[in-house]
Amino acid sequence: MPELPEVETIRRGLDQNIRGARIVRVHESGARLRGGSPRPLQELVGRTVQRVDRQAKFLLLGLDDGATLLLHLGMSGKVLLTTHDSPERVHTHVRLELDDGRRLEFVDPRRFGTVRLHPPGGHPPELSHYGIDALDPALDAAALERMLKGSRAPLKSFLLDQTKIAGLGNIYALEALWRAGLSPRRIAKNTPKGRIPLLLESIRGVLMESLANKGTSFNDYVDTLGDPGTNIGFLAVFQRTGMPCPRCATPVRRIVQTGRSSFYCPGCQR
DNA sequence: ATGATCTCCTGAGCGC
DNA sequence: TGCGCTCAGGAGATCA
Repeated sequence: MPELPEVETIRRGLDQNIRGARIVRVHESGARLRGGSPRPLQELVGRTVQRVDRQAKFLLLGLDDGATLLLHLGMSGKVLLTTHDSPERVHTHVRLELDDGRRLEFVDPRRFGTVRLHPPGGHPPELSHYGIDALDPALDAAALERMLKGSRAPLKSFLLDQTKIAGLGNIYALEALWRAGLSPRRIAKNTPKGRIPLLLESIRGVLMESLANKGTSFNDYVDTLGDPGTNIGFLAVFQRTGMPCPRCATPVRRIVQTGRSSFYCPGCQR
């Protein structure tokens, strides 16, 4: 589900709403989440959330003892702020009860997500191999060119590779390529040098605009307070097979690349 | 070392 | 109504 704009929208909601809250109880469903946690989640009891950060598609809750609660939403994860009398949800796997009666629920039907408590000191190791954040100002055209030069993968796969640029997923990788007029099938190293600044601008553009719209909701993405994002109406190609390209009216085509759908305009993406 | 493929899960939507 | 199939915002492990 969630790519950078959705995760950042959730981060902002959490940072506004749970900073300073103390965790008084932790309830776990017992269902296994990906990878487990280095420390038992019960150690969260008594901790206060000091701040909420984001790196790539991870949420990092900084706690008052220096520990970090790392959340990844996978394909179907949600983080919901609910009240003590909210109805039980089938797929709530972790529920943090806060000192003011509210609850923070990690809901994830497919269980591709992660909830990991990392002890104080050091950086969560799963983040160490991630590349530069797509919105990091240090990512400039020269840096992007260097990375593209080193890759024989199709541009679509290149943009999904979190070890290079972190934060893009299927939606925004494809929307950025449409905006830049580049085919998802083009080999990364063959991207014309002159188009690289446009590609970077396109990546930033789709992410920033979606962020302004609080993310893209299909069936089930909602932010912390349960509100869907409104970016779906701004998508040019994603899940729009057969519909006219907004730029040249050629019907959008769907292909499969490394097992996942790609949508693009064969008329104006080269 | 890079890139493609498989895998982990549940649920929605579709054709029959 | 139900069955079987395909597909879904991700990414770690494995294999060539």
